Amino acid sequence: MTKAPSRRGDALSQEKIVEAAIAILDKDGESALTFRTLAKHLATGSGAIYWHIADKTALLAAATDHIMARALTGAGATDPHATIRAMALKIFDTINAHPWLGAQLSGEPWQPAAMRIFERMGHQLHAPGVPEEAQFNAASALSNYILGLAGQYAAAARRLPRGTDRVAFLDNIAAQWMKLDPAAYPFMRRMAVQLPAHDDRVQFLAGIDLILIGIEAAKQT
Amino acid sequence: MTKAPSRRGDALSQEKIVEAAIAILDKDGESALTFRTLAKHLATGSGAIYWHIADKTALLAAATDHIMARALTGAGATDPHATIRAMALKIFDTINAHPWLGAQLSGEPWQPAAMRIFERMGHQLHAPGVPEEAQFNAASALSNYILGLAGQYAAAARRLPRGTDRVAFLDNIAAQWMKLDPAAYPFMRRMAVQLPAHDDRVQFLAGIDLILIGIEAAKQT
DNA sequence: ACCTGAACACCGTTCAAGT
DNA sequence: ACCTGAACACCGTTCAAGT
Repeated sequence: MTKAPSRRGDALSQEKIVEAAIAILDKDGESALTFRTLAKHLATGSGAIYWHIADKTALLAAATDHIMARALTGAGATDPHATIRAMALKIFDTINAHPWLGAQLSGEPWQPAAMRIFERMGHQLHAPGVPEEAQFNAASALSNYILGLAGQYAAAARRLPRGTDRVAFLDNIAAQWMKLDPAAYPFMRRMAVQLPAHDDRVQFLAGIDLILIGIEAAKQT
Repeated sequence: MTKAPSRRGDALSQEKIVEAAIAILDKDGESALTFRTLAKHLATGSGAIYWHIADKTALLAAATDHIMARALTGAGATDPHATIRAMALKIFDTINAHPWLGAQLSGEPWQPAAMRIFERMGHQLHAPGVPEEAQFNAASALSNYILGLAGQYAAAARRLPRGTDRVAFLDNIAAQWMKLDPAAYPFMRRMAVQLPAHDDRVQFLAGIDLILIGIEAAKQT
């Protein structure tokens, strides 16, 4: 937490390590982030990194938090539901820009980045009439849903070779769905038709809206 | 897909490898599953396993599918929503019994096990009045939510050392939440009071219900 | 206090060699 | 066709040694 001031501007620091890690992750994906390559990028020895950061888990958590903290600042609308929708979309876009974030968020829900999401969602749900338990449940539902999407996205990014055409990619998946056993997978075969034209972002938001509608309806009871 | 019939009952097979893998995963967790330990359990060489299964990813997927296929058979109630709730709880309980499933489901949503969940959810949503797009969105929302929970659970299992008392564990987390900065985390600090007494399973089902209510309400529009 | 880089203890995967 | 197990190419992490 405390930072010793360093004389030389080119000295190693948590900040610099995290930024280099993000650069590698963004460019070549999660599997490319190695203490050896990271050390090379920073022109230092691999052991030096351990003086500034505990281990790889901490490094990934710091990188995730570094980006999510920026993504979640501001973005406040007037009414709570609009704010929740705006935040959800912001998270979606951020994961889209940094696909490796998906695995981090869904796989380590107790790191600060995920906690921030939970807090912000819950904060918007804090209305006079709503019992605490309902708030807890609603915030959990929204977080689970968003973190679930994060996982899906991470998997998609892993699957999608860099630079592949998105439309071709979806066509490909739709074709695979069509090859499924009609008796066992009627629903997915029906949805395969819609898949290539569907918009992930819109569908994601539709899910948020379902939950928000549910929250609203539950209040009336 | 095709299996060559083997003479000797003690011969290696996909089935036997998968079952041994599940035994290791259940007993000692994901990090304990190694081709070396697996080979030792099966009294064979580590290379032999590759004759029956492509790689570790395929092994984990096969193990996940092996358990989820059993978990999802039957379990049909009369009306769709009751069936969805029953399925969701069944999935919850299965992940609870095999925590390593969580990481698999949330991290690899295109493996057969996750597709099965999506299919079954969608199948229940297939009602005359509902447009295809709404069905797609609803099934996605439910799947995302369930897979999101799976990730949370996997993380919890990783965090919870084997044999730790559950109540003490939740107390511990609540205490950590209370240590958060009151200005930045008011919601989580408020929820910390509820955390030790709260029931994961009930809360999970409450989220499913929010989505189901949302789906129902959206139909009326 | 901070950095170096060889060394350690692992991995998943391959493959020549066996039966 | 199936199995063996040494070997390969990696990892994250540690630590004596430097400055």
